[in-house]
Amino acid sequence: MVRTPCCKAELGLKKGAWTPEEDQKLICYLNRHGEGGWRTLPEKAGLKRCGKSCRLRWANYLRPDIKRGEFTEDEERSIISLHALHGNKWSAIARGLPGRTDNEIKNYWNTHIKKRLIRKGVDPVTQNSLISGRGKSENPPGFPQKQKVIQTITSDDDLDDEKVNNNNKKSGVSSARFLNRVANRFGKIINHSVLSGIIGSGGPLTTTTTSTTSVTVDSESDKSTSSSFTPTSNLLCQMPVHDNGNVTSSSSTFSDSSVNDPLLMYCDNKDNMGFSRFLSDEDFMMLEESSIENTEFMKELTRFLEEDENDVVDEVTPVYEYQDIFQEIDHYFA
DNA sequence: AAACTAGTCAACCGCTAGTCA
DNA sequence: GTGACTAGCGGTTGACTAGTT
Repeated sequence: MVRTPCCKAELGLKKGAWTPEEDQKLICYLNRHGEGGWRTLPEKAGLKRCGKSCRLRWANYLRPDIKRGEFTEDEERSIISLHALHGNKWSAIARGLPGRTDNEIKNYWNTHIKKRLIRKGVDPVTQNSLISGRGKSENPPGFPQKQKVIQTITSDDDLDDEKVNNNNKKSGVSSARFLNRVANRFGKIINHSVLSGIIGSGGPLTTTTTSTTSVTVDSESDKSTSSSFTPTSNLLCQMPVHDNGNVTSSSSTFSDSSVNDPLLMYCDNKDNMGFSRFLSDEDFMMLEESSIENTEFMKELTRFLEEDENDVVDEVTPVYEYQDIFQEIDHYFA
């Protein structure tokens, strides 16, 4: 197939920075006729630009819904989380940050975040530790350094490396880490309501002062699922309390106040049982109906929680005392 | 004050996927 | 099925600015 050039090779097509007059022409035309027809637009709008250039100018700078100015801390955290999930899929990342363009995010990543990663000893491409021996042993198969990186970078930026490292060690199975792991591991395949439900239930774990709110489960399809679905937390909250009806929290990992948390109870269980064991048939059917991947999700989550269970924790704080930390995450899904 | 360097970011380029005749 | 065309994406470039020597 012979590809025709994007722009006619005629002389006179302008390149480089746009003038206010050109911007005005483009805005006027698009306000009147709407987007589309980029190839013929320049001629109709009286611009000596190629259509591609017009589209880019509009998409990146002239669109009325574009947010300008510096990135907020939350936006930065979102970028990092989404980048961990999508890699250099800037458009996908941009979808998670309303008002920001892929180009802007890409630039911000390359000029700010990437440098910070390197400064903190993290490979910006693989997001593995650049410091030998720091990455491998800490991460279970299929769950690489990335998640820790997210936490490291999204923690207080001014923390020195030592402090950051200490936090990583200390936080152990923090709530944010747990959520990061779950979100990034399953974000692509599960009904976001499921995750929100888990978030809503508080999760099994602990949190620290430097925890992030950056967990961002993505993809439009994830958001499109039914509102009638009962979140996992609700289902779990309805489930019977352990086999013998006694709820105990024998593990030193969890605080006493954790006993009412279904996921915690699950984690506390040493029998390696799956999630389905905690659900009534009806509830489980609801789960299955709500997401095609739910069964697989539950298996994975089961395995996942087992991994977390093996982690060492120095400090314990009941998760549901930090509900507000997760509200933003839920808000993201709203 | 001039030259140089580094950082930033708007814009461009090349490519691909999707659509339609 | 094929080819032309369009829109969009990600990587790269280069102009501009600020800081340093």
